[in-house]
Amino acid sequence: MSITGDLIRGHTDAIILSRLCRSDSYGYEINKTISNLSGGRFELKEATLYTAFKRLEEQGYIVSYWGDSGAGARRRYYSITPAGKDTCHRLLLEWKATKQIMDELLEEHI
Amino acid sequence: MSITGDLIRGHTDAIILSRLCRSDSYGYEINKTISNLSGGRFELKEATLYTAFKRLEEQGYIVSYWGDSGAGARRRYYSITPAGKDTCHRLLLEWKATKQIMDELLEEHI
DNA sequence: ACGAGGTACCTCGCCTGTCAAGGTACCTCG
DNA sequence: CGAGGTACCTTGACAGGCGAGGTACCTCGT
Repeated sequence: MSITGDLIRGHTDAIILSRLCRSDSYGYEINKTISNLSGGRFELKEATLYTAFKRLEEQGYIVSYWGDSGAGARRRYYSITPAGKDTCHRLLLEWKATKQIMDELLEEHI
Repeated sequence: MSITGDLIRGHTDAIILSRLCRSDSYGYEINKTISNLSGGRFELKEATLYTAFKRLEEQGYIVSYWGDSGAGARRRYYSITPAGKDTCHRLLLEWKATKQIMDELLEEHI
Protein backbone atom coordinates (compact mmCIF):
# COMPACT_ATOMS: atom_id res chain seq x y z
CA MET A 1 0.00 0.00 0.00
CA SER A 2 1.39 3.37 -0.91
CA ILE A 3 0.23 6.66 0.51
CA THR A 4 -0.08 9.36 -2.06
CA GLY A 5 -2.08 12.23 -3.32
CA ASP A 6 -5.04 13.44 -1.43
CA LEU A 7 -4.33 11.24 1.56
CA ILE A 8 -1.50 13.50 2.65
CA ARG A 9 -2.70 16.65 1.03
CA GLY A 10 -2.42 19.42 3.54
CA HIS A 11 0.32 17.60 5.39
CA THR A 12 3.18 18.10 2.98
CA ASP A 13 4.04 21.47 4.47
CA ALA A 14 4.19 19.91 7.89
CA ILE A 15 6.43 17.13 6.66
CA ILE A 16 8.83 19.46 4.92
CA LEU A 17 9.02 21.93 7.78
CA SER A 18 9.54 19.10 10.19
CA ARG A 19 12.53 17.91 8.18
CA LEU A 20 13.98 21.41 8.03
CA CYS A 21 13.49 21.79 11.75
CA ARG A 22 16.16 19.17 12.21
CA SER A 23 18.65 20.74 9.84
CA ASP A 24 19.03 22.60 6.58
CA SER A 25 18.59 20.39 3.59
CA TYR A 26 17.83 20.40 -0.10
CA GLY A 27 15.04 19.02 -2.23
CA TYR A 28 16.56 15.85 -3.43
CA GLU A 29 17.78 14.85 0.01
CA ILE A 30 14.48 15.64 1.70
CA ASN A 31 12.73 13.47 -0.81
CA LYS A 32 15.07 10.58 -0.17
CA THR A 33 14.73 10.98 3.57
CA ILE A 34 10.97 10.92 3.40
CA SER A 35 11.05 7.89 1.19
CA ASN A 36 13.41 6.11 3.56
CA LEU A 37 11.64 7.05 6.77
CA SER A 38 8.40 5.74 5.35
CA GLY A 39 9.96 2.54 4.12
CA GLY A 40 9.23 3.48 0.53
CA ARG A 41 5.49 3.57 1.13
CA PHE A 42 5.34 7.29 0.82
CA GLU A 43 6.82 9.45 -1.86
CA LEU A 44 6.46 13.14 -2.51
CA LYS A 45 6.55 13.78 -6.21
CA GLU A 46 9.15 16.28 -7.36
CA ALA A 47 6.63 18.70 -8.77
CA THR A 48 4.78 18.67 -5.48
CA LEU A 49 7.94 19.17 -3.51
CA TYR A 50 9.19 22.15 -5.47
CA THR A 51 5.79 23.80 -5.51
CA ALA A 52 5.73 23.39 -1.75
CA PHE A 53 9.18 24.96 -1.39
CA LYS A 54 8.08 27.92 -3.44
CA ARG A 55 4.93 28.33 -1.38
CA LEU A 56 6.75 28.03 1.93
CA GLU A 57 9.40 30.51 0.86
CA GLU A 58 6.77 33.02 -0.28
CA GLN A 59 5.10 32.69 3.09
CA GLY A 60 8.38 33.34 4.86
CA TYR A 61 8.62 29.96 6.53
CA ILE A 62 11.84 28.98 4.85
CA VAL A 63 14.74 30.71 3.10
CA SER A 64 17.02 29.29 0.47
CA TYR A 65 20.63 29.62 -0.55
CA TRP A 66 22.78 27.95 -3.16
CA GLY A 67 25.13 25.48 -1.60
CA ASP A 68 28.27 23.74 -2.61
CA SER A 69 27.48 21.07 -5.09
CA GLY A 70 30.29 18.76 -4.07
CA ALA A 71 29.93 16.31 -6.88
CA GLY A 72 27.13 16.52 -9.39
CA ALA A 73 24.54 19.21 -9.76
CA ARG A 74 24.30 22.37 -7.71
CA ARG A 75 22.03 22.28 -4.68
CA ARG A 76 19.58 24.78 -3.34
CA TYR A 77 19.51 24.48 0.41
CA TYR A 78 16.58 25.50 2.53
CA SER A 79 16.63 26.81 6.07
CA ILE A 80 13.66 27.19 8.38
CA THR A 81 12.83 30.62 9.79
CA PRO A 82 11.41 31.39 13.26
CA ALA A 83 8.01 31.82 11.65
CA GLY A 84 8.53 28.45 10.00
CA LYS A 85 9.25 26.86 13.36
CA ASP A 86 6.08 28.30 14.80
CA THR A 87 4.14 26.99 11.86
CA CYS A 88 5.80 23.62 12.15
CA HIS A 89 4.72 23.41 15.75
CA ARG A 90 1.20 24.53 14.92
CA LEU A 91 0.94 21.98 12.12
CA LEU A 92 2.10 19.25 14.46
CA LEU A 93 -0.67 20.14 16.88
CA GLU A 94 -3.13 20.19 14.00
CA TRP A 95 -1.96 16.78 12.95
CA LYS A 96 -2.50 15.42 16.44
CA ALA A 97 -5.99 16.87 16.50
CA THR A 98 -6.76 15.47 13.07
CA LYS A 99 -5.52 12.06 14.13
CA GLN A 100 -7.66 12.01 17.22
CA ILE A 101 -10.79 13.16 15.45
CA MET A 102 -10.31 10.81 12.55
CA ASP A 103 -9.90 7.89 14.92
CA GLU A 104 -13.15 8.78 16.59
CA LEU A 105 -14.93 9.15 13.30
CA LEU A 106 -13.56 6.02 11.71
CA GLU A 107 -13.30 3.51 14.47
CA GLU A 108 -16.27 4.31 16.55
CA HIS A 109 -18.42 1.93 14.56
CA ILE A 110 -16.53 -1.18 15.57
CA MET B 1 -8.69 24.66 16.14
CA SER B 2 -10.88 23.38 13.38
CA ILE B 3 -10.01 20.74 10.85
CA THR B 4 -11.04 21.62 7.36
CA GLY B 5 -9.98 21.88 3.77
CA ASP B 6 -6.97 20.03 2.58
CA LEU B 7 -6.41 18.54 5.99
CA ILE B 8 -9.27 16.16 5.46
CA ARG B 9 -9.18 15.92 1.72
CA GLY B 10 -9.03 12.29 0.82
CA HIS B 11 -10.59 11.29 4.12
CA THR B 12 -14.14 12.40 3.55
CA ASP B 13 -15.07 9.22 1.73
CA ALA B 14 -13.71 7.15 4.58
CA ILE B 15 -15.65 9.16 7.14
CA ILE B 16 -18.93 8.93 5.26
CA LEU B 17 -18.61 5.24 4.49
CA SER B 18 -17.69 4.59 8.08
CA ARG B 19 -20.89 6.27 9.23
CA LEU B 20 -22.98 4.33 6.73
CA CYS B 21 -21.33 1.13 7.85
CA ARG B 22 -23.10 1.56 11.14
CA SER B 23 -26.51 2.24 9.68
CA ASP B 24 -28.36 3.91 6.86
CA SER B 25 -28.51 7.64 7.26
CA TYR B 26 -29.08 10.88 5.43
CA GLY B 27 -26.96 13.91 4.72
CA TYR B 28 -28.13 16.23 7.39
CA GLU B 29 -27.88 13.62 10.09
CA ILE B 30 -24.43 12.44 9.03
CA ASN B 31 -23.24 16.00 9.17
CA LYS B 32 -24.60 16.47 12.66
CA THR B 33 -23.10 13.21 13.82
CA ILE B 34 -19.69 14.12 12.50
CA SER B 35 -19.90 17.50 14.10
CA ASN B 36 -20.91 15.97 17.42
CA LEU B 37 -18.38 13.15 17.43
CA SER B 38 -15.62 15.64 16.81
CA GLY B 39 -16.82 18.03 19.45
CA GLY B 40 -17.51 20.66 16.83
CA ARG B 41 -13.89 20.81 15.74
CA PHE B 42 -14.60 19.14 12.47
CA GLU B 43 -17.29 20.02 10.04
CA LEU B 44 -17.98 18.78 6.57
CA LYS B 45 -19.46 21.56 4.49
CA GLU B 46 -22.74 20.76 2.81
CA ALA B 47 -21.36 21.22 -0.67
CA THR B 48 -18.57 18.80 0.16
CA LEU B 49 -20.93 16.29 1.63
CA TYR B 50 -23.33 16.17 -1.28
CA THR B 51 -20.59 16.01 -3.89
CA ALA B 52 -19.16 13.12 -1.93
CA PHE B 53 -22.51 11.30 -1.92
CA LYS B 54 -22.77 11.75 -5.65
CA ARG B 55 -19.26 10.45 -6.18
CA LEU B 56 -19.75 7.46 -3.89
CA GLU B 57 -23.02 6.55 -5.51
CA GLU B 58 -21.51 6.75 -9.00
CA GLN B 59 -18.76 4.44 -7.85
CA GLY B 60 -21.30 1.98 -6.50
CA TYR B 61 -20.27 2.26 -2.87
CA ILE B 62 -23.62 3.53 -1.68
CA VAL B 63 -27.22 3.54 -2.89
CA SER B 64 -29.91 6.02 -2.06
CA TYR B 65 -33.65 6.01 -1.52
CA TRP B 66 -36.16 8.62 -0.51
CA GLY B 67 -37.29 8.11 3.03
CA ASP B 68 -40.18 9.21 5.14
CA SER B 69 -39.71 12.80 6.08
CA GLY B 70 -41.52 12.59 9.40
CA ALA B 71 -41.66 16.27 10.12
CA GLY B 72 -40.02 18.83 7.87
CA ALA B 73 -38.28 18.25 4.57
CA ARG B 74 -38.00 14.98 2.71
CA ARG B 75 -34.87 12.91 3.34
CA ARG B 76 -32.66 11.02 0.97
CA TYR B 77 -31.27 8.03 2.80
CA TYR B 78 -28.05 6.33 1.87
CA SER B 79 -27.15 2.69 2.30
CA ILE B 80 -23.73 1.14 1.95
CA THR B 81 -23.18 -1.65 -0.59
CA PRO B 82 -20.86 -4.65 -0.23
CA ALA B 83 -18.36 -2.85 -2.45
CA GLY B 84 -18.72 0.13 -0.16
CA LYS B 85 -17.93 -2.01 2.86
CA ASP B 86 -14.81 -3.33 1.19
CA THR B 87 -13.76 0.19 0.37
CA CYS B 88 -14.51 1.33 3.88
CA HIS B 89 -12.27 -1.37 5.24
CA ARG B 90 -9.54 -0.56 2.77
CA LEU B 91 -9.70 3.13 3.60
CA LEU B 92 -9.45 2.33 7.29
CA LEU B 93 -6.27 0.37 6.66
CA GLU B 94 -4.97 3.20 4.54
CA TRP B 95 -5.71 5.61 7.31
CA LYS B 96 -3.79 3.51 9.79
CA ALA B 97 -0.83 3.38 7.45
CA THR B 98 -0.99 7.12 6.88
CA LYS B 99 -1.10 7.73 10.59
CA GLN B 100 1.92 5.60 11.24
CA ILE B 101 3.99 7.12 8.47
CA MET B 102 3.00 10.66 9.36
CA ASP B 103 4.02 10.08 12.96
CA GLU B 104 7.40 8.88 11.84
CA LEU B 105 7.85 11.81 9.50
CA LEU B 106 6.67 14.46 11.91
CA GLU B 107 7.84 13.39 15.31
CA GLU B 108 11.15 11.82 14.53
CA HIS B 109 12.89 15.16 14.90
CA ILE B 110 12.13 15.55 18.59
C1' DA C 1 -51.29 35.94 9.33
C1' DC C 2 -46.56 36.21 9.01
C1' DG C 3 -41.74 36.14 9.83
C1' DA C 4 -37.95 33.68 11.98
C1' DG C 5 -35.58 29.67 12.46
C1' DG C 6 -34.93 24.79 11.98
C1' DT C 7 -34.82 20.69 8.81
C1' DA C 8 -33.36 19.04 4.45
C1' DC C 9 -31.79 18.98 -0.17
C1' DC C 10 -29.02 20.60 -4.36
C1' DT C 11 -25.80 23.22 -7.87
C1' DC C 12 -22.36 26.44 -9.89
C1' DG C 13 -17.91 28.11 -10.16
C1' DC C 14 -13.64 29.33 -7.91
C1' DC C 15 -9.43 27.99 -5.66
C1' DT C 16 -5.67 25.25 -4.38
C1' DG C 17 -2.58 21.33 -4.16
C1' DT C 18 -0.99 17.13 -6.58
C1' DC C 19 1.30 15.20 -10.29
C1' DA C 20 2.48 13.45 -15.19
C1' DA C 21 5.32 15.00 -18.44
C1' DG C 22 8.86 17.34 -20.04
C1' DG C 23 13.17 20.04 -19.80
C1' DT C 24 18.15 21.50 -18.17
C1' DA C 25 22.83 20.56 -16.49
C1' DC C 26 26.66 18.25 -14.45
C1' DC C 27 29.33 14.17 -12.88
C1' DT C 28 31.18 9.27 -12.94
C1' DC C 29 31.99 4.85 -14.67
C1' DG C 30 32.44 1.30 -18.06
C1' DC D 1 30.47 8.28 -25.61
C1' DG D 2 26.32 6.60 -23.55
C1' DA D 3 23.97 5.22 -19.38
C1' DG D 4 22.64 6.35 -15.00
C1' DG D 5 22.78 9.06 -10.92
C1' DT D 6 22.39 13.75 -8.83
C1' DA D 7 19.87 17.91 -8.82
C1' DC D 8 16.86 21.53 -10.20
C1' DC D 9 12.55 23.64 -12.46
C1' DT D 10 7.95 24.60 -15.18
C1' DT D 11 3.59 23.80 -17.45
C1' DG D 12 -0.97 22.28 -17.75
C1' DA D 13 -4.53 19.06 -16.50
C1' DC D 14 -7.30 17.38 -12.89
C1' DA D 15 -9.96 16.71 -8.69
C1' DG D 16 -11.85 17.81 -4.28
C1' DG D 17 -13.35 21.34 -0.90
C1' DC D 18 -16.30 25.02 -0.25
C1' DG D 19 -18.54 29.89 -0.53
C1' DA D 20 -22.56 31.45 -2.19
C1' DG D 21 -26.83 30.89 -3.62
C1' DG D 22 -31.30 28.47 -4.31
C1' DT D 23 -35.62 25.42 -3.13
C1' DA D 24 -39.15 23.61 -0.01
C1' DC D 25 -41.53 22.39 4.08
C1' DC D 26 -42.62 22.64 9.08
C1' DT D 27 -43.29 24.84 13.79
C1' DC D 28 -43.66 28.41 17.02
C1' DG D 29 -44.29 32.96 18.79
C1' DT D 30 -46.35 37.32 18.17
